[in-house]
Amino acid sequence: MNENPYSTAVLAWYEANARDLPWRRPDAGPWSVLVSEIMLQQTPVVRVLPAWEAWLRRWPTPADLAAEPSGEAVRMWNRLGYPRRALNLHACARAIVSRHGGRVPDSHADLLALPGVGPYTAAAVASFAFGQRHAILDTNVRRVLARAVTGIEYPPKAQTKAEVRLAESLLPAAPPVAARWGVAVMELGALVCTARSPRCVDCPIIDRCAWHQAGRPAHDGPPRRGQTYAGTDRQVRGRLLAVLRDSPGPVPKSALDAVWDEPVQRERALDALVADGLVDPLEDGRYALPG
DNA sequence: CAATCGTGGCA
DNA sequence: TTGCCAAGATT
Repeated sequence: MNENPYSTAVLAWYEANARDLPWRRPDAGPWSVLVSEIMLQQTPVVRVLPAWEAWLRRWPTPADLAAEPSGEAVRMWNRLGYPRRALNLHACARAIVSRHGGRVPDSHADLLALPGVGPYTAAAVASFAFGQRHAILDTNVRRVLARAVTGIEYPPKAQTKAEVRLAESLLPAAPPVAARWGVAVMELGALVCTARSPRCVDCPIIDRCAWHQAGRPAHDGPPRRGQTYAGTDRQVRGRLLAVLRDSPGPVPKSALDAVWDEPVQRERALDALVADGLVDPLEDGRYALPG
């Protein structure tokens, strides 16, 4: 058994404590898993749950979504945030139909080639939907490994090759076990080994945690990034797109101008939305979600 | 490589 | 009230 020092305890903990998330159920197919993974990028589970249900009820297969204009995906995305993910998912659906016969591909390379699918998401779909053996390295896993193995409170801001190597070195040998290990560590990070106020008393590997054994030393080095939002282009983009989402059809430019008084920033944000394909400027001067 | 890209909840 | 954080990807 090529397991790691944590796997037995973490896997047992997962069996007893895993949340019953719909995309983890046995009847959740690869498309359901892919949709969940895109939605979960930088977005909390509680906010994804209703969006995922509605999305899959409307578009049960990639072909269903591929048949729609991309603007419908953007509208359906509602306020999940990072709306280019809606565009990515729509482009995924069309690529899956055109390149893979309508079925979500099972190879990591093919998944990675889909729009909006990076190293984490490709590994997650290959592992969770197809039971393959891939290192899962998301923000939860990075934090758990930083603490348990490296003995520091937080991982570095940018993911390092050392972290990838570490995650790979811990992979159980059997693919189904490796896949279970991946979700299990993620779940541990999400429920117990949290960013703030970790619940070490409930941790199954507290006796093997380097950070805990060192007395839980505080993070040293520069404070982590200030992700300011108010007054940024992102806020302006959000307001502009909200107007289009909440309108059944095209809107006059005056409706967009009303959401932000600084004209230079407003135009810059609108131009960026058009460049991103999230907004369609019509011939008559009005604006709409993309067809 | 570091900046950019939404939104909402919570300590 | 406000800073921090949430299953990252792209350029």
